[in-house]
Amino acid sequence: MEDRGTFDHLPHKTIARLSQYRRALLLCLSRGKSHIFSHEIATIQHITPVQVRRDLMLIGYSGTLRKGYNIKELISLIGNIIDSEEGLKVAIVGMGNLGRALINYFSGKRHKLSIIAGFDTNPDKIGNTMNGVPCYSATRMREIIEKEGIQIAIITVPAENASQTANELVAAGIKGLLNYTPKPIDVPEYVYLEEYDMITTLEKVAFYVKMKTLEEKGITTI
Amino acid sequence: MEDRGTFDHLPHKTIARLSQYRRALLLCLSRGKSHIFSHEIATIQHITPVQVRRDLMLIGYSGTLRKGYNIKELISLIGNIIDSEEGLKVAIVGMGNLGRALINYFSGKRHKLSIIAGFDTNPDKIGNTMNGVPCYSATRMREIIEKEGIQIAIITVPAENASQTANELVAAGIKGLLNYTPKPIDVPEYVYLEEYDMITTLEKVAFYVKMKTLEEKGITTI
DNA sequence: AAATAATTGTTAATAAAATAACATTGTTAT
DNA sequence: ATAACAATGTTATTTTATTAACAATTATTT
Repeated sequence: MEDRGTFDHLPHKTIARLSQYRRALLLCLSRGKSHIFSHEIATIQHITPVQVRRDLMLIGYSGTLRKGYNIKELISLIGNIIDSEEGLKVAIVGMGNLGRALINYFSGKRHKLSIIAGFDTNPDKIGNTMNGVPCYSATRMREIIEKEGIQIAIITVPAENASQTANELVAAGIKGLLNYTPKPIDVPEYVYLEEYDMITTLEKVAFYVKMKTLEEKGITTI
Repeated sequence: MEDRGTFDHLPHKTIARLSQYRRALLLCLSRGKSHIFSHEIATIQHITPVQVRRDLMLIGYSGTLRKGYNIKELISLIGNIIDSEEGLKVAIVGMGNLGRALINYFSGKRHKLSIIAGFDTNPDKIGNTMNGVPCYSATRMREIIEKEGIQIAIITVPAENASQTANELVAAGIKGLLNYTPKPIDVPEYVYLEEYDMITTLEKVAFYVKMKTLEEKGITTI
C-alpha cells in the first residue's frame, strides 16, 4: 500500500513554501552543496528556521543533527509530494503580455509541469509559436485540451471574458484553474481554483504605504 | 483630532477584500444600483455574506436594515481607508511582458494610484511610451523617483537582478515594493514588501490537481 | 571525560482568519 | 396588532497558521 495521499492534510501555506524550498535547494545543489541547515533555507526565504523545520516535519523528512538536510533527498521528496508522476500539461488562455510573460517565466523550468498550448482570438497570433508554445485559435480550446490531456489552464484573457472562458475550460475537462483576471470566476467543486488579482495586490501595497506614512507623521509631529 | 490611523489594525485579508468590494461596487454603481445587500456582494466575490458584514463592521460602516448598504457611501469610505489623499505614484521596473501587462491592467483605473514611470536597460525601449507610461533608462531610476516623488515600485526584472534592483529602489526612497520575481528580496522594516511568485502559485495548483486526481482514483478503485 | 555549543524534532502557546450563532430591528403580510 | 420574515451587527467558536519553548542528540573543545 502506497502512502501517496498522506500529504493531503498539509497546510496550504506549507505547499507554497515547499515549492519555494525546492527552488532554493536546486540552486544550492547546482552550486555543489550537498547539505543545508534549516537556518540557511530560512535566510534564503526570509522566514524563520522554525517554520522550515516544522514544514519538513509535516512532510516527514528528517535531517541529520549537526549536518542538516540532504539536499538531493529533500528535492526528491518535495518532488514526490508536489509533482504528478506522469506530469501535468498546462494551457495559457490569452496570449497577451501577461500570457507571454508567464510562458517566459516558466519555459522549461519544470519537467513535470509544462505549458504546451496557448489560445487567443487574435488572428495575428494564431499559428505563431512563442517560446516553443504554439498559439491556437480559442475556438479549438476544447478539442486541443481533450486531445492533449491538458489538466491545468491559466486565464489571462480580458476581464470581461473571464467567466465565459472559465466555463468553456471546465466543460473541456480542466481540473485546475489559475485566474489572473480581476473578475472572480466560479467553478464546480471538482475543479481547483486559484485567483490572483494584481490590482488588489497593488492597492494593498498602497494601503500599507499610506499607513507607514501616517505612522511616521504621527511620530514626528506629536 | 482626526481618526485616520483608526484602520491600522484591519486584518490583511480584509484590506484585500475591501479593494475587491470597491471594484464590485463601482460596477454596480455604474449600472445604476444605489444599495446592495451583503449577500449580493458575497455572491459577486464568491465568499460568504457573514464575511462581508464582518469586514464592514471592522471599518465601522452600517447599512440599513432591509435596504442594505449605500453603494456610494461605501465606495467613498473604502476610498478613505485605502487611498492616500494626495495620491501615490508608482513605477514599474522592468518593461518586459509582465511590466507591460501590469500597465495595461492598471492604466487609468485608479486616480489615486498611477503608474507614471517605467524603467528598463534595453535601449530599444528607453524613450518609448507604453500606454502613456514613459520608459526611462534604469540608470536614471533614483533621479526620477526622487524628482517625481514615486513611492511604490513594482519589480518585474529578471530574477537575477531582483535584489540589486530592490536595493537601488530602497536607496532612492521607495516606501512600498511589489516583487514579481521568484527571487525573495529583503528590505528594511520601513519599506512595505509584498512578494508574489507565479511559479509557486502554478505549482500549488498542480499539487491540488494531483490530490483531486488521487482522491478520485481512490474513490473509484476502492 | 566533561562541558559546551549547535542543531534537529516536537509539543505547547499564541495569533490571525473564517465561520457559526444569535440577538436585534425594521418590513410585510395576515 | 401580531406574527413571520429578512436583513444587519456582534459575540463566540473553530480552524488555520505562526511562533515559542524545550528536550534530545551529536560534534567539538577543553
